[in-house]
Amino acid sequence: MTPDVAALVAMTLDAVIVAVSQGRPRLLVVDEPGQLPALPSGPLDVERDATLELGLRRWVRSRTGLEVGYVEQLYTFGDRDRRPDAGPQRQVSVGYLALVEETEPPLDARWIDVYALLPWEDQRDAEPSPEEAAIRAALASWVAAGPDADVRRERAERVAVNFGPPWDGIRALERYELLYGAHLLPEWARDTGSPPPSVDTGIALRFDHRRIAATALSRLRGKLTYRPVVFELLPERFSLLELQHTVEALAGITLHKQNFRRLVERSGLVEGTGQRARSQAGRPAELFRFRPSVQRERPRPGVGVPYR
Amino acid sequence: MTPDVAALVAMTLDAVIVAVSQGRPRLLVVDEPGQLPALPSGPLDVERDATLELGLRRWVRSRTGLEVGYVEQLYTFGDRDRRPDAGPQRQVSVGYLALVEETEPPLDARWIDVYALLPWEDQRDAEPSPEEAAIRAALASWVAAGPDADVRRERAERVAVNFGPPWDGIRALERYELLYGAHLLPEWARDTGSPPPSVDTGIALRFDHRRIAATALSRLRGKLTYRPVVFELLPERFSLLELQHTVEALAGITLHKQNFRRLVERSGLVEGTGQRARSQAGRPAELFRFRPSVQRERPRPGVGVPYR
DNA sequence: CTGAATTATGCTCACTGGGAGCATTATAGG
DNA sequence: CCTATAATGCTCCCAGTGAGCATAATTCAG
Repeated sequence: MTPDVAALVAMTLDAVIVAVSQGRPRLLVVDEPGQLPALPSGPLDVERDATLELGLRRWVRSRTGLEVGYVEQLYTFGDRDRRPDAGPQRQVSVGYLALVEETEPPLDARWIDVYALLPWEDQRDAEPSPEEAAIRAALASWVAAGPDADVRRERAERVAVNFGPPWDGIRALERYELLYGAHLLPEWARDTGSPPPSVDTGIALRFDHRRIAATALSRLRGKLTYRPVVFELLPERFSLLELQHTVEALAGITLHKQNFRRLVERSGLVEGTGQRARSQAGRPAELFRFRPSVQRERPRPGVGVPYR
Repeated sequence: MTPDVAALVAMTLDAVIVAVSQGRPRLLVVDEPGQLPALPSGPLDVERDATLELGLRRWVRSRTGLEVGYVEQLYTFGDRDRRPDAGPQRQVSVGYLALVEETEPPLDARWIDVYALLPWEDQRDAEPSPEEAAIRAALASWVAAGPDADVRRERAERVAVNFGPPWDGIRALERYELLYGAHLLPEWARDTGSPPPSVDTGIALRFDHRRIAATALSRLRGKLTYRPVVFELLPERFSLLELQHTVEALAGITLHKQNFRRLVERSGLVEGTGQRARSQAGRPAELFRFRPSVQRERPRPGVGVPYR
């Protein structure tokens, strides 16, 4: 039972590099003529890279000039059909999540709105967007089109659990997979050679990269609640409203302003600097900074997002 | 920036197969003469296994006869030195967590107490065990032995955060890595050719398998709080005390009995069956069963473990 | 200079969920 | 019948959190 045999596979490291600006979460994609956008992706240098993460950092630096701060391994994708273009060799991708303060779009790459990829994940508006309404309608048809009562019940169940209420932001990946399984995504059509679906489900990426992006969003939303990762996306000093907008952008929901302030101040997550923000309209806000020692005081310091 | 190059690596699938019996969490290991125990590990069948998870299920079934229920990908380990025995080819392991009801130890394998591997992770006793006390003392020496004040402060910080109070069960992996970095584990000695440490830090496994086990424990403890995974480890019907003991075994802490009952009943996680447990001493307990529809009602149904 | 608009900040009130412990019930074994 | 043991029921208290009102400190239009 010991690994007398190991499979030889082709491995790449794919990065979901996330930033938040103007209240929108964004991720880095690269374009190639005549192709869908793709996540930045690079090889491991088997000789030089002592660890996978170092390999990721190395090629992200060399190809985009970005020095990423927070990096976390996401998931390893190795389905047989994930790269139908690539012949019989199994193509394995180790996906990583990286967080950066937004900078100029680096070489060859551009920032793209996460909710342009996954429009149904933005629940910040009271009313669902037209796209989301259409997707929900298409899901309802899919439920109704089940061949028998059992299948219909099971489909209804899955839609109810994943699309709420209550809305669970962390289920982003499951929602993506449900839409795939309901044949509502162009990726499904591409993978099976079927005609494309009629609903608009946002911008698709190449290969399974949109799925990787959904994985990243799920993970990031989860992490938010128990580790102080938001601060990786913010400048050293920020107002509480900037912090709140960043959290809201990632979580995809809106929060109560006064309560957010109370939560974040009383939890010891931040401390005031005495400085004031350059004021535009209204009372100028105090600038805060992250308070790292919170990690000594509270076991799981995060911004408790009330997914209801 | 697209993967024009992918690295060729040797990949295995390693499984942390967990069960709970007699109030102790256990995992499956395999022995080979003259070697430390190892996690069961097998290759991907590049042609037949459509997905990595199916590959794992296939070889676990064929080698151990176990049909695992819940399976979840844990992490991908690809450090250069993780398999110093294996030559220049990079050895990548995709670790999986699998949960089963405990059965007879299957072919060639045996169950081993998780806390025999990670003794400091069991915080159920009011008093720390002798091993744990020794480990804490060794950590204190390591802090004090830092070359300068900055290093000592940073070490003290890490020890304080990870070994509490407050105790955070989810930091099992970080604690393992801290002990490794403090040169208190035989794995470190083995990897660096140093003399073995003098403290007893529990049973080591081959390669980086104890680290993979620590990863599994961290993940499982986290999952417990927001997904109803405990029930994968229990029979169809169980008393609330059995449920509580299973949770406690995994979480490594004890819980207040009446409050646990209240939590688990009021949350809709279980429902009574009207049946009574075969009684030994004391009032016979009612048998409960998992109530799957809880997932439709509550976004993140789990057993909220109060790591303080 | 004044008032409206805008944003930050302070505070209260009600509710809920969880921590702790006391009380009662149902069984086995003598 | 009495005691030990475990299950179950219930209360009290407190911290956290959802909701909203009130006040402070600015900018900007007139």
